[in-house]
Amino acid sequence: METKTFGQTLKEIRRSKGVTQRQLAAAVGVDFSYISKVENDRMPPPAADTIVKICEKLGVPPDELLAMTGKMPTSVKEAIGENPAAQQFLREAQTMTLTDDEWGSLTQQLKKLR
Amino acid sequence: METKTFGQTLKEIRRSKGVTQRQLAAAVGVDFSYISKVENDRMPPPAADTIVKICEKLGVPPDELLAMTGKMPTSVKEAIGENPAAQQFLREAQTMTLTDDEWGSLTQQLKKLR
DNA sequence: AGATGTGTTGACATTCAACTCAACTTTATG
DNA sequence: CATAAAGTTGAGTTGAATGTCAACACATCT
Repeated sequence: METKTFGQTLKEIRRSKGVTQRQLAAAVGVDFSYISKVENDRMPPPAADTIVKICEKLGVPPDELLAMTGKMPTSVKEAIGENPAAQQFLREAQTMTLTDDEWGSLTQQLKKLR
Repeated sequence: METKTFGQTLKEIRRSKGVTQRQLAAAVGVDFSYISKVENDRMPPPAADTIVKICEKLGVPPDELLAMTGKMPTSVKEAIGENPAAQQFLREAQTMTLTDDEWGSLTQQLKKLR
């Protein structure tokens, strides 16, 4: 399974939306040359918060691009950082090295809570 | 509830174990003056991985000190970063702003898995 | 008092992520 | 072709995190 790079994926999405690098960069608040480099994988993916802004401008959910980077938005990191119970949960989860299915099962439990 | 600072807490633990700043610093691999500054809250708490090493030397679980900083060890961050299912879970959890009890309940579910 | 172990302080250093800026090249358009 | 819009490249910048180093002070032991 030849996985596409972050840059390739971003470039495809951007083009499919008919947005130029300069337009995207302006909306996000970065230099357009930076977008170019990211799209050609000359630089690592942007900060998570920048990815979120990019996806807002492009009108797509940020999940796919975020998942490719292994980064979490500031909002999520803060929510965890402020909550020892959440930290505890994560440390336990890490020592158990859960499978994808197990994470999925937990996400189900999550939805049952509300 | 007058919460103790990170520095105060560390200093107490270290003294209770009869370890000097220099001994601790040497075991952890930092300069002893850095320990001093952290203990007196002249500097922010160390990196999560350094906190873990400190706790290893002092023979205490890192949970309390880590919880005070809102930081996660590299091992945990990596485990999450490499697992889109885990990321998905966390983004969902964040939008729900779970209570401590709810996190606790999830930690229970976690243990049921094995 | 002198030496030795311990702790404190101020200034400075290092590393890295996440970019910016200026110059250039390529592509599309009239 | 001429012009402009779009994209690429190399070098440099900025800020935050995480410390180091040298100098000094204090306490204790002999």
